[in-house]
Amino acid sequence: MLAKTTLDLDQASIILKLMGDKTRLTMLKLLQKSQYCVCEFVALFNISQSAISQHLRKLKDVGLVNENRQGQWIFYSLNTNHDSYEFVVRLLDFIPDQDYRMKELEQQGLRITCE
Amino acid sequence: MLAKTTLDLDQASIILKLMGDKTRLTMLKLLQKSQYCVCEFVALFNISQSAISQHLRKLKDVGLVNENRQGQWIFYSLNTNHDSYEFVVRLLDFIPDQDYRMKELEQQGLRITCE
DNA sequence: TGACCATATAAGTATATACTGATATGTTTA
DNA sequence: TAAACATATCAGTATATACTTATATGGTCA
Repeated sequence: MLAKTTLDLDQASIILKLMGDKTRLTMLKLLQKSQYCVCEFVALFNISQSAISQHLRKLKDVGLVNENRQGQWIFYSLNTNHDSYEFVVRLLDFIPDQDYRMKELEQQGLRITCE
Repeated sequence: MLAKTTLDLDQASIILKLMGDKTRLTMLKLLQKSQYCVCEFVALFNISQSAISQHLRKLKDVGLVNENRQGQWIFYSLNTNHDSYEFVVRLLDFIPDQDYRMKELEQQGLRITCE
């Protein structure tokens, strides 16, 4: 699988618009390191479960993330085969890791029941 | 001046949101190669002069572009000193050049009176 | 100065976006 | 099967966004 070195301007603008939202950008940055289930995102952000679900759907609709059901949980992960994957990752590399946020949750015992 | 290797997530999301619009993204891609005056953008895009002006103002408000008056024309250029400059350029490198669009205009004699 | 450019701003509008609460769907487990 | 949990979807709302037209501002040049 060859990495794409250029993207359609139209395609790029779709990706950039998606990433221009703080919640989704944080999600993607987290997903760069590991997969997460919906409930973990729900615990992390101060918005409703419904809102989280809708953000994830937008990411899924353009194919940036994959979903993978494991029992009652659905895990989301970056789709490394996406045409824009290289673009997204290069871009995420500019942003500081956000996993400390999840770690804080864990330490508070708020990491939810997943796993 | 050292290139920034990481950006605040907040700052990144502001830049990404700005770049998530096709018109602005095209403008920035063009500006990567050369400066342009407002009237050239007006000739290029199928939107009003007012709309062009408002897009440029958004780019200017976050400091991504500089303006430089030369007589009755105002030229816009990329601000290479911006904190996010490196980020923006890396990102633009994924997008194919758009100058063919301006060249088409020129060939049609529509390059306006600038210069 | 006044007419004529280039650009910016103001005001209004239609659509997109991010959110909420309520409810539906699907999975697990007693 | 019923209760409990995880997630998605629906419907509604408030705000943001991109655009338009009309007008203001500021520079140039006869």
